[in-house]
Amino acid sequence: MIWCIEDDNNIREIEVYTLNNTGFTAEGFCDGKSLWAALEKEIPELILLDIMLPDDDGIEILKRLKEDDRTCNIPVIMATAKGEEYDKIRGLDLGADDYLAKPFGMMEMVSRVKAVLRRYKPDEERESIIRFENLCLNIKEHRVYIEDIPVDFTHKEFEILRLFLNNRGRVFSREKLFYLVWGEDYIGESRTVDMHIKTLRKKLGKYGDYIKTVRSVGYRMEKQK
Amino acid sequence: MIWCIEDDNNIREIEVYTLNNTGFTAEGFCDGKSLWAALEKEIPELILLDIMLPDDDGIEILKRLKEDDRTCNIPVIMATAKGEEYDKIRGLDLGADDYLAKPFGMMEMVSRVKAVLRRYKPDEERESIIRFENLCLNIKEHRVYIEDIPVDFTHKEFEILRLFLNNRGRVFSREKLFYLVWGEDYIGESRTVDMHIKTLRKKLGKYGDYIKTVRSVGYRMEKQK
DNA sequence: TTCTGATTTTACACTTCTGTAATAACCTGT
DNA sequence: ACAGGTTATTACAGAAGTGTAAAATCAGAA
Repeated sequence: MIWCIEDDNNIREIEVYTLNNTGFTAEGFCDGKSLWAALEKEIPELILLDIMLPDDDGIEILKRLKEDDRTCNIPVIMATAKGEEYDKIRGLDLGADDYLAKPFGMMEMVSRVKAVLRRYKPDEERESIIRFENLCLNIKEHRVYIEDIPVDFTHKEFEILRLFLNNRGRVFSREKLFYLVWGEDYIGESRTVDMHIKTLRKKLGKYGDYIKTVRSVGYRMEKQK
Repeated sequence: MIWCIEDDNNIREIEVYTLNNTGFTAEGFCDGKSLWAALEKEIPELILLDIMLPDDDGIEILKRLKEDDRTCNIPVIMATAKGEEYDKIRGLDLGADDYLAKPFGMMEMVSRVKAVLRRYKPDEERESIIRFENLCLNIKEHRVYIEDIPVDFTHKEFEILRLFLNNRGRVFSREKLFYLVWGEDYIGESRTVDMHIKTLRKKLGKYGDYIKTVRSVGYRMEKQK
């Protein structure tokens, strides 16, 4: 989620529109007040912040963002109104992650956003979360979030789920599944898999229904409903 | 407390006046002599230092400040009299934290002061103290405060806690943890890590409960309750 | 050196997870 | 509806993993 703080309606709308059409989710705010209100509920991934704003100006907003532990890690791109201000603002070094001098093209904006996000989120972190709708398997935390609520999974459950999520739509025979989760040299009953599937389905709640039984073949996790 | 060293009475007074009206506490000194006298008793947060002064000139003062352990960490903003001097002074790189070319507006002065303080404090204070609710790990003091009460931690305990606090929510396998804290490879059967986790949990009191065991994986410190 | 406190190891109790078997429920084609 | 095959569910014993006390060892200060 990317937030654009910009008082000019035209500019803000085109920013939001462009971002929403480039694979991001964006939302616009016209002033500091609405930004602070929204921050109570959600923390965006990145903020695109105009310097000239009606109430707090952008610099004050940036300052406040950087002061609060909850918000100080949100990357910020500052947009300056005039070319002249550019160097001055940069010189101040208020902790913005990048700067855009107006007027800027939308493609430039997008590539700056991408660059900042790339810098911010190390690959390993992005790759360590597997998502499926609102089901998140966080490998670093070794934890599953179901509708944002953390749920503890045992190691085996976790591994089976990981296998399913990494191979959505694919059927796994009990043998194959055993081989992949338990390891090549493990010998056990194929009924054991049924057992784990059962607990997995239970813990997954509504997402449990996505694990389908493929009669006389094995199990599959559906790609979609 | 910000100190302004400036021989011109008008300028000095307006600087002090402005700072006192922008949320700072400021005091003025007209020469090096009075500065050194005052430094005997107090260390300011920041010094705004004019280059042209009657006795010692600003450059000499800056050098002396940087030589003494007691004063070398005070951030200094240099004010240059003439535009031409600006680059020259910067080029010398005597360790000033920022530069102001006269004539400068008071608003510019204030934002430079703020910027320098912000840049300074994070490094020195914010980053040397890791907080988690009312649990503070003070790296400089190598000490932990639990609900503001200092508690002695052994080195290993301290390092494990630091690792956890710097990576909240993340699971560490015993191997990884051992490698990161001990710097050696972990020997499989050893209960050493468990042992330290036990004492850590105990010493942390109620915060000990945030250290969760992730069965067959390792340990994790929860992000929240 | 001796002493002290930190660290590691050991051994075992304890907890939690997992595999299995037995049984119930289910599906599918006749 | 029934038979035959497949899957779901349950309960529990055993395995695996963890917590803890106490003893042994180590390292640095006096």
